[in-house]
Amino acid sequence: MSKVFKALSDPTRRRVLQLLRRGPLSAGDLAAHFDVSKPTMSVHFNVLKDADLVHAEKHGNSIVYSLKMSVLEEALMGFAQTLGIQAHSIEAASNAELNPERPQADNKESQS
Amino acid sequence: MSKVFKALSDPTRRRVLQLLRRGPLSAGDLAAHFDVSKPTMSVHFNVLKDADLVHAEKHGNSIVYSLKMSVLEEALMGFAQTLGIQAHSIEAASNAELNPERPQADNKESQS
DNA sequence: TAGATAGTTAGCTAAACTTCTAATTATGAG
DNA sequence: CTCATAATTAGAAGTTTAGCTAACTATCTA
Repeated sequence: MSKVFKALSDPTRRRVLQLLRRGPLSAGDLAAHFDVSKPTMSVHFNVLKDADLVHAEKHGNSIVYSLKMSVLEEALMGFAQTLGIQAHSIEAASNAELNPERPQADNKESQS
Repeated sequence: MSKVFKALSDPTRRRVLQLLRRGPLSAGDLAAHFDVSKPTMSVHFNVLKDADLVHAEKHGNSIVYSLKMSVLEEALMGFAQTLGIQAHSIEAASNAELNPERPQADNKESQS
């Protein structure tokens, strides 16, 4: 969970997560939205991957990233709860619908 | 808002916010919960103050910190919303009741 | 006034973070 | 096989961060 908040501390990475909200995107497509070099973006992707916030999948020549909404939601809402912010997420099925091929279900709480 | 997430990226600072959840505490009382020097804690308090997450008030010899729940909630829930996590906070009056002398209402969105 | 207590400021170090360019790996197409 | 494309790894520079000790300021108390 510490890794998640560290990952969220950078504006570029938060932006990446928002872009992935609509569905999976390749590293290149994501990078096109930012004014930094591709290697720099690659580092950001690794931070997000290390925090288990995104899933990476090789698709031919490129790498497609997708958001692990459940992990993000758990971290955000979990922390909110420790503060008495009784948030009640109604995240709905919007995500499952937009990412039909990415069930992102096998996530089993595995960070430090 | 970037300052808020930066502030939240450190475990010690997140812990401080949780301790303040129950009500205001002095710098010393807070510092007693951690295994770091007082100057180090002082820096953490400044980061939290700079992010507008806490309010500091001098009370005689000591400085009493209190949580600005509204700011924290707005950042957390605001970001959650940009991700489609339609969270619906029912933070209730618990805070107002525990901190009767700290209305913490005059917060007007003033960070970079 | 003198001493004790609460915090901060100053100055420093070590580690981590962000970013870059250049070089490398891996895949797809001609 | 060779070239182009997508992305990564490697290495380096500059900045930020977290932590410390020592010294200072401010307040309370005897």
